[in-house]
Amino acid sequence: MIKPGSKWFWDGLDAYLLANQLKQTKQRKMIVEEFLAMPAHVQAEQLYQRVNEKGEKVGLATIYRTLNLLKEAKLVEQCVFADGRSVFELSPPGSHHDHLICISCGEIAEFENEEIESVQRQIALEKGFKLYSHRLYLYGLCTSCQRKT
Amino acid sequence: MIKPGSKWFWDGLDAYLLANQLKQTKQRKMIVEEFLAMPAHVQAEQLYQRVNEKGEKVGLATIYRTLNLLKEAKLVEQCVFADGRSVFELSPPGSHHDHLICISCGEIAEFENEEIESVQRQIALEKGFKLYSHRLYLYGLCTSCQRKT
DNA sequence: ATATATGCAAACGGTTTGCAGGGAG
DNA sequence: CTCCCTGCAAACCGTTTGCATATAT
Repeated sequence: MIKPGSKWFWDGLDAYLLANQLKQTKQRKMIVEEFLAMPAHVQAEQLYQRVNEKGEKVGLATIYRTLNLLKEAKLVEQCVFADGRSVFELSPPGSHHDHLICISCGEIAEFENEEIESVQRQIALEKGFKLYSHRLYLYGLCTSCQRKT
Repeated sequence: MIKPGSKWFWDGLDAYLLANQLKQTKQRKMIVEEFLAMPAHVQAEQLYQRVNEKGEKVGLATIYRTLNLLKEAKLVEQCVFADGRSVFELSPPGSHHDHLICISCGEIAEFENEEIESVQRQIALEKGFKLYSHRLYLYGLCTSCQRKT
C-alpha cells in the first residue's frame, strides 16, 4: 500500500515546527519525503537505509529523533508487534485502523471496524477509564502462507 | 489480582516436561511457585527479584529460559505494552481476556468481551487470515489518575 | 547572535547465547 | 553415564543520549 496525498502531513509538520520554535532542516525534509514515499508500515532502520541511498548521509539518531518528533506532532503512530517489530505509519486526523499480522511472513494488513471501537468505548466507560488510544493486533496466517503449509 | 487455583498449571507443566524429555529441577520449581504467588501481570525482572529474596539464588537467564518454556507449553502468555513493559500472565486453557493500561500509573485492568472476539473472527475470515491469537490494548487514565489531574 | 539540530560514538535496557561445570533421569 | 540444565559473563539489538560542531532563524 502506497501513501495517499500528504498535504495535511506537510502542513501539520510546518504548524508543529512553528508552534514549538523548531527548525526546518534539510534532514527533516529528506526523512519525511522518503517516509511518505515508502509503504504504509515503516521500520526506523528501513527508513535510514532508504534515506541514505538517496541524498546526503543522515545519521540513524536523526531518523529516530525525527520519528519521535512526528509522533509528538501526532502525525505518525507507532505499533509494536508481538514479533518485536516496531513500525511507524501515517496518522491522518480523525482516522483509525487496526492490524492483522502474518506470523509466518510478517505481512501486515489493515482493517477498520466501528463496532469494535464502540464496544471499546463502552468497556472503558464501565471500568472508569478515560480512553486515549488503543491497539488491536490479530495474529495469524495470511492467505498465501496458509497455502504453503 | 491474585492467581486462582493452579493444579492445571502444575499438571500442564509436568505433562510438557515429560512429553519433551525435559527435566524437573529445583530452579524451575522455585520459579513457578513464585510466579503463581505473584500478581496477575509479572515482569521478568520482578520475578527474578522475588525468587532471589526467597530461596537459593537463580540466574536471570534461567528466569527467561523458564518463562520461554512456559510460553512454549502454552501455560503463560506474554503481553508487550506500548510503554515498553513486557509482562507474563497465566493462560488458563480456553480463556482469554484483554487489557486496559493506565498511561499515568501503569495499572493494568482486565476485561473479557465475546462480541469483540466474534467480530475479530469475522474480520479474519473476510481478510483470508487463519487466526491464531490476538491482543487488544486500551490505553487511558484509570479512575484515580483522572482525579489527580 | 542565539538556540536548535546534527553526526558520531558511547551508553542503555531488556533479552539471548556460549561455554564450562552441575545435576536429573 | 548421558543429556539437559544452570550460572556467569559476554553478546545482542533497537533505541537513546552526551558532546562538540554545524546551521536555521
